[in-house]
Amino acid sequence: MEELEFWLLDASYDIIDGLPEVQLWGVDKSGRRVLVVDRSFRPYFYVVPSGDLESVMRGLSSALAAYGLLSLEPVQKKYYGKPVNSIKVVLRNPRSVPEAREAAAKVRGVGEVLEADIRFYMRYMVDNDIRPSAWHYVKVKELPKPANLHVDAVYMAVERPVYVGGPPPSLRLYAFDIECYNRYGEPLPERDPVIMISRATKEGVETFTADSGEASLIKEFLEDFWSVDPDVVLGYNSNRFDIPYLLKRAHENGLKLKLGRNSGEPAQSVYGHFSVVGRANIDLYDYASELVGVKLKTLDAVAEYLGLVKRSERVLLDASRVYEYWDKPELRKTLAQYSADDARSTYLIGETVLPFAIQLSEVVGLPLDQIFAASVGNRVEWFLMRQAFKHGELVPNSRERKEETYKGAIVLTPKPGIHRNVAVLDFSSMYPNIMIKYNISPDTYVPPGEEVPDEEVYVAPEVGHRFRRQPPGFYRKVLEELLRVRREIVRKMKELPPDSEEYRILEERQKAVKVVTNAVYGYSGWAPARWYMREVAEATTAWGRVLIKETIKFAQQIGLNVIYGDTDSIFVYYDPDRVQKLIEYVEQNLGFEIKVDKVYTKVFFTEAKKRYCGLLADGRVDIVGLEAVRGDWAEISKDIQEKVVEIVLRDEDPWKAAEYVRSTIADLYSGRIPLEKLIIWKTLAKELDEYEVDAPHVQAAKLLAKMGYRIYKGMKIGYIVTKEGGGRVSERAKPYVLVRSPQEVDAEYYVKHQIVPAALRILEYFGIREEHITSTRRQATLFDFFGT
DNA sequence: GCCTTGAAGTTACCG
DNA sequence: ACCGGTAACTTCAAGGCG
Repeated sequence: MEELEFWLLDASYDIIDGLPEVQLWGVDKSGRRVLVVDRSFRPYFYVVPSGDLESVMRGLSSALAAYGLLSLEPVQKKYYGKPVNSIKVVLRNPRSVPEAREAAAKVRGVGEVLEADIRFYMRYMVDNDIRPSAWHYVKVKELPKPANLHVDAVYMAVERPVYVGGPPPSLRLYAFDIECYNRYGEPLPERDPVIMISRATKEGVETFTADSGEASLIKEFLEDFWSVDPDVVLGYNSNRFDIPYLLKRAHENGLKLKLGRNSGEPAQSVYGHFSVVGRANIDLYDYASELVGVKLKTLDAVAEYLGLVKRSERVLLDASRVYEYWDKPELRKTLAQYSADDARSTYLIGETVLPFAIQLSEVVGLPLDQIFAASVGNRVEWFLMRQAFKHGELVPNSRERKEETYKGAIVLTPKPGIHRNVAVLDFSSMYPNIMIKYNISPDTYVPPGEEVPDEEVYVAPEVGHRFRRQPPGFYRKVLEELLRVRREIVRKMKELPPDSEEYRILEERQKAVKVVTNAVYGYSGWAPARWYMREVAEATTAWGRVLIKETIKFAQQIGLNVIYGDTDSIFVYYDPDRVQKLIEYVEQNLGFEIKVDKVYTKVFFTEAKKRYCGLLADGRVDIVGLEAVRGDWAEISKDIQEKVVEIVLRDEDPWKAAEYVRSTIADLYSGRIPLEKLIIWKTLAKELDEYEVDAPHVQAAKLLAKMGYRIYKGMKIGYIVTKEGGGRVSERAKPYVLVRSPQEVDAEYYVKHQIVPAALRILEYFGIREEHITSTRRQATLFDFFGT
């Protein structure tokens, strides 16, 4: 018997002689890649009887005999906080769980079948507090290594592994990107070969080409892949494109795309991702889709945004013309460099983001390869499921529900104009703290019919929902734990030098804990959630509204002028003494923490809510909600608005800004604005045929579809409004790739509907009107005057 | 038949 | 595929006017 410490990279299971074997793939302390198997765990689910326990046991016993029933064990659990006698149904094989679940549900006296939809390796990890992306200690016996398993050693767990924590080991990263022949439009894997594959590792970038045929390219790639034997496989849009494409092409060439440490191919798995057994396959596009700072999430834009690869320092080419670069021998080198740059960017993004992914994976409990692929709701849910297990709570089933709406937060109407020296006060974790304070939870909710003494419940304002004060509800326990853990991490960080490895890990960890904490309220009002309850979400926002109103009331009482507020923040003139008084009042009388989040030396509002701009104490310009920070306005309008904001805030000279707008409009009319700055990007939020109105981007997408492009939901459509086509904007909207010259552009549209609105959004307040920025240039006017 | 107006459809933001 | 609140665009049909 030996002792082993390993860092869990991936989990899977297999059936050996009709019995399941959990497989934990990892890295040990000496950097060996290891597999720890555990054959001692069996799949199970719970039955909650509505009738007599004994007779349900008998019924289950006969109904499940055919499904490899191993045991029926009465167990005490809690369901929505109430003790229930339930039956743990243990089976031989995870694959029979779905059928056994159906059979169990039909047994007379069975109320509910619970936790029958939890994947076997997840069940194993939850029950044993084994966490992905974390170190574990385990007593093992070494096993002979089967030929198909590519690890340094295989061990049989003698006991269950124990979570121990610690910094992650050094992992081998392998980023890759493929290029496909696309002479006939979108490359089709049935038709078009892969022509290049680039990969980037710590060692550098390499590009393989199909000069000697596609089969040899794929073989070369496989050989390289195995020579690196990576722990983390990185791609950009790889789950939707590169991997399925490569798989298909490998098969067309009679090859197997053996990438897994179990010699298996990538397999379609949960949340639309491909799993590569024994490794973490991460599609960084999933991460990028959550990056709010980048609007158009191309690989090069994301790499630049993260400060990794400047677009000016890499090869960029029109992806639809990849085939030309392949067909023309003199251009192949450029294509190779493009491909290499993509792989390198992917590698660098992966390297940058991995520390956060690792922490989120450990905190939430989802394997590293699933953590970005899973939605926010699913991440919260997996965290909750682990917590439920710890508290002996049964996990409610997911089910379809109709969506119910409810009232949300309050947004104040701002006081228009430039305000000086303004402090923004924010409630710290407002919703989590409300849920904790009033014990808001599905298991503490008291439905209208139920009689409970008034002093035993909290009653939500406006909506009247009641929640028991005691015992602590599930959400309260979970949120208190999350807040406690985060405080603890932040406390530890303060004792460390900010440039230390440990500090950086903790920084990522506190971020991970924070995102989970902040998502719990939203989760509670998400109809598909297992722990959904409209009343919970509704009561939370109701208390939030009262809280912010009371805060505003007191602020005004002590003479603090409230300029604006949204949900959990208020903007006031920064009078430090009064602000301090307000902070103390909120803490002592309302029981919540409020902090000065930022201070604007100047902040500008129009009448509109959720849109403003300001100058921060450090000199930075902050733009919130306005066109300049939106992804669906042409770059030209955003640039102009940004400039206008800067001039108005820094120089306080709106007429100077107006002059700037006027000169840029002149540039547009004379064709001096590059076409890229005129592209308007909009997401196709539905399938093309589901649209009721032909909006400009829908029309543009239809044109693309006609040309043979694959159009899909979620796609960003970039269009330019041209002169030719008809009266409606949509009739003149052309996919940007079809617009070749500034002559085609409808400059008037851009002036009237893009530049003027964006500029006037700010300038109108100062008395500047459309004619002031669109009239002919001053020189021309003077010329006209003297010339006639 | 043309123009105005407001509702509906649509997207992306804020916190 | 976490929530509701919000602004702002374009389309589209109804209504007013002549």
